[in-house]
Amino acid sequence: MQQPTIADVARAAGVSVATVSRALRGLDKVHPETRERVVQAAAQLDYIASPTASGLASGRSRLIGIITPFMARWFFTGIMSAIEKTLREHQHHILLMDLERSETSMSRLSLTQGMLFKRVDGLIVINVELQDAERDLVRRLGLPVVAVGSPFEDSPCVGIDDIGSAALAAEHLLALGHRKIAYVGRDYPEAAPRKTPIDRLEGFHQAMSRAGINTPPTWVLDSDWTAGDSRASAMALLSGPDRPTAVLAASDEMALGVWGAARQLGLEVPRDLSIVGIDDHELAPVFGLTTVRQDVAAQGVAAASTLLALLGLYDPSAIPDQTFPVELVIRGSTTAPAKP
Amino acid sequence: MQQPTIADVARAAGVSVATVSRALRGLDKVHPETRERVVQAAAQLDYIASPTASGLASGRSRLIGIITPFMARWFFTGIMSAIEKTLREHQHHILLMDLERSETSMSRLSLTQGMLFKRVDGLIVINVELQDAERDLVRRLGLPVVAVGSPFEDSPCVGIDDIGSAALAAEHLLALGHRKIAYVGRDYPEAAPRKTPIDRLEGFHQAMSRAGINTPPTWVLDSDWTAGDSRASAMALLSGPDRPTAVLAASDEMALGVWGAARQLGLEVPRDLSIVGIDDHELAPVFGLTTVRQDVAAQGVAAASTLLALLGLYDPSAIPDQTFPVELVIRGSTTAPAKP
DNA sequence: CTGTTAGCGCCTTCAA
DNA sequence: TTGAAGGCGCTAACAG
Repeated sequence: MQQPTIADVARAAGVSVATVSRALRGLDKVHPETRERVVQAAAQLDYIASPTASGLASGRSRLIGIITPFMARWFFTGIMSAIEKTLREHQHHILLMDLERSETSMSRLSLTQGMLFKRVDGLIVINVELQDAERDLVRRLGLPVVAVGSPFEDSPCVGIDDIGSAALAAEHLLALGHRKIAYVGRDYPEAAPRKTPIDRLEGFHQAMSRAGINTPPTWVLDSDWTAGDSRASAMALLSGPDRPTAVLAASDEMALGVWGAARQLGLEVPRDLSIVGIDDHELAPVFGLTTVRQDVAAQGVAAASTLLALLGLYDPSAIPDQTFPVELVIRGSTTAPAKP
Repeated sequence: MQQPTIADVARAAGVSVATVSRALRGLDKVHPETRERVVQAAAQLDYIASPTASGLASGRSRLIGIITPFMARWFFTGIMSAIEKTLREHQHHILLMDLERSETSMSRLSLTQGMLFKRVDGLIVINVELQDAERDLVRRLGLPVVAVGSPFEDSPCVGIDDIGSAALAAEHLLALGHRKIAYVGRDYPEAAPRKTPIDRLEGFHQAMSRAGINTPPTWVLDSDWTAGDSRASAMALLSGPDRPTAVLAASDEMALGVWGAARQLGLEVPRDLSIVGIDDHELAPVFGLTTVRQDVAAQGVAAASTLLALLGLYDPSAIPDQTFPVELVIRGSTTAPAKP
């Protein structure tokens, strides 16, 4: 059977197509009784407006592009899920654009006009710094943008205080009496600059210098933010002669990587090494990892709501805060350093 | 500046809009010289066909719906990333539909006509069993479907041999000499039935009964397949008087949950407890978890290619196999049981 | 409050 | 091989 069109509904309800369109979209200037009749008819016919047709006529696709450098990360999947649910409540859908390039993890794909033009109504940019050409493109297309983690021009940006988070973690270790603290999570020099890695390292440095401690450069480890890579870096660090008594990892995934290295070297956590992460990954409580918790779902809801507001579909006064609090969660992976 | 339309290109190339349309879509029956002229003109104008307009006219949205019960799982993000890249190479995009309902993890949202009608050209259904109403809807809409993990009617289905994978893991433990083996990963009775959990449990049972071993029902643990939940179940199991010497978890995430429980109880892996998982999660090598590896990216490519073939956009003879091999990866988390 | 009437930008017969 | 013209189904003025 053929799907019904707006004309079928109009006929069934005894009104014009324009009235059907207004009634179904909840516009005012429709008599309640008329609206009721239209809604009934539409329901009975199982009518749904064609998204392509209304998209062409209205110029809105009801699609939001999500830009991310790679999707297989804890932070991304969590925020994505929240964004998707929030947008769907407002009849919007998500177009995923994973900029990861499989061959070389350092470079990434570019946004193209073909991906965006007339295809999405807005963009949520997660943890990527857009290149010049991409910025121009987005500006030329006039797309509203909400940034997450890394700011985009003067678009609204949701995230946490990365500097403060890392400082909080460092201060926890310092308070326990650690002085020999290493850091894992500086981006590789070849990688595109991202605000989160930069800020967290900065927070670490700030806390350390406030405590009057000078961290040797060899104790700041580069990582691509995967568990496997940080494990490799940590292996080198921990098997050396002069070991730190504690490691601050810029993410829980990296923290677990360090933990794996310690384990392989026969070091026991926290007896021989304290480890603290940032995020509160689902495996953090499982292994008793001390961490700085952030609420990813809340950030997703905020990002989505803000974008809807930019599109004029959401009450701007109801937009939640853009900077989210974090919280130190002390579990078993940190303790005072052994007395020498 | 206004974006150029097909008419602008036609004017610039000195041909009709129909010819531009044909030339740009690579249809035959266009003189190579003409095509060249059109392509030049389009490039110079930075012309991109409006997806909504061509969608309305052609009836194809170039959008593929991805249905999943929840997206924050290792398997899902991995396959998703591969699907997205494969589809994008063919100018198709992904519409994510996460059926997870936050309040109660047991029930899930339903697919609705509003989500699908005229919005997607096809569906990739990942690890969900569709309900009757949803099946009817999909059939009525005439959407081609590719299933992953759990079959959908007689649509193509990609996946691994779940029975064989679990049996492989069990046989590894049996070969090491274990007799007291517990299993984690049976779905909760309230959950919608899913093929993967059922088959893996079946594989475990088959291997055990082939070895002539009778597993007590209390050694088969229910789990929602998260690390946290399986850790809780494992805590109860491992703190009891009669402990198994080994645990087979139906996924690596659950295996790590069991590991966390063991750790908390002061049991050492593998000395006091052998643990084997299935998947080869990114943390498996980090912790030295023995597991049965599956190639998730390959499955994603296969699912996407198969769907493109169903849409007539891909050479059917180039479709990869649908059942993927698995491989036992022995690391340090399994060893022979301690002699009593 | 409701109906009429142009488009929105492209695809696709049908003729030439 | 190319062009002309009629939709695709809906929205948005503009009238009434």
